[in-house]
Amino acid sequence: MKLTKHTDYAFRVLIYLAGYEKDKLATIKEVTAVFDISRDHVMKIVQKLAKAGFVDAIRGKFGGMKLGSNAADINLRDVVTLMEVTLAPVNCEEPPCRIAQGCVLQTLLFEAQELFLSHLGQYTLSDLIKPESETLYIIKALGESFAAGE
Amino acid sequence: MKLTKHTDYAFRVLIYLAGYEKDKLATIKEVTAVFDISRDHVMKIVQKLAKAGFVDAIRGKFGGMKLGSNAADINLRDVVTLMEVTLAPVNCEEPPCRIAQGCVLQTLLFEAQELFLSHLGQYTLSDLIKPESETLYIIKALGESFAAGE
DNA sequence: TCAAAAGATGTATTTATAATACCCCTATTA
DNA sequence: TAATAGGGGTATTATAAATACATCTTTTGA
Ligand code: SF4
Ligand code: SF4
Repeated sequence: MKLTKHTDYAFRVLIYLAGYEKDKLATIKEVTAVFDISRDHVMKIVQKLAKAGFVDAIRGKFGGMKLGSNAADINLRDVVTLMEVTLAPVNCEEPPCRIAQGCVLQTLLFEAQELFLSHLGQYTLSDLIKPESETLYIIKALGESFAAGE
Repeated sequence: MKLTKHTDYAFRVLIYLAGYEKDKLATIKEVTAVFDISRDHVMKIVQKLAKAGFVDAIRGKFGGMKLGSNAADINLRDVVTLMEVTLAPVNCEEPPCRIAQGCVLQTLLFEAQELFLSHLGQYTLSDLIKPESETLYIIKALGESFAAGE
């Protein structure tokens, strides 16, 4: 009953990018350094985010990445849906459940899951990174100390 | 993002017991046969349920088990809470997240989780096994065919 | 034109944890 | 006292997540 690290790593990356000035590019190297996650790992996550359009990845020298759309248009539910492999709270088929037919529990679990997701669906990336928020402040500091450390 | 099989197996056992006449005992063997789960596995789950008081396990010849209280008093949220090892939707400490301080996402995820759990908290075992329900009918049939097959 | 910087991608390995199995114990009662 | 039924520790296996490795292509400026 928890999200995978991939999902949360995706959020970390997105939050970081959301803290950037629009159109300024961050590199994989930077995200890797700032969050202390391996390059390969970050790559996988960024690629998934890029394919879904949440980030724009620009190849080549002086390439990098930025948000694929406005932070206000990146819905948190969509990010979870993209990153999580399994969203069903229970698998009634394997092994097959003898009481699956008409099982009320099944209905309740899916309702509960929907409440979880729809709560996230009420927010976007921009809600995580409001001006004057602590997170925004921290991100800017992390970015600066990376730039300085180069 | 899903419950463990243990949790659902616990529900299967509880639902089965709830379908029994009050004070009639079911055996591990019966549950094992009906749901096609190994004895050892069922044992582990029943023991956990017994320790929490959700079922009464009676040892010795002609022993068995029954619900530890009225079906209407067994809250679904409590069952999930008991069986799930990890309920936190995200672990911000391992590996430590650099933006954990003041992270809004963290708050939102825990709120979402609470919505999930509190939805289940509105129901009890008796809601899963209403008179004339399909589930109750199926359970009785399973019990009878087990009794006949002995 | 080619070297450096940056992302792309497929595959393999490792690790964590859930799931299952094994073994022997204790309690109860005809 | 034998048969039946649950108790509980430990070991193994399976599955999926997490991570690592290797090798690519793209872009650009010296
Ligand atoms: S008890 Fe209900 S929810 Fe659980 S596996 Fe069976 S059908 Fe699905
Ligand atoms: S981004 Fe927020 S929710 Fe995710 S690990 Fe960091 S603090 Fe926790």
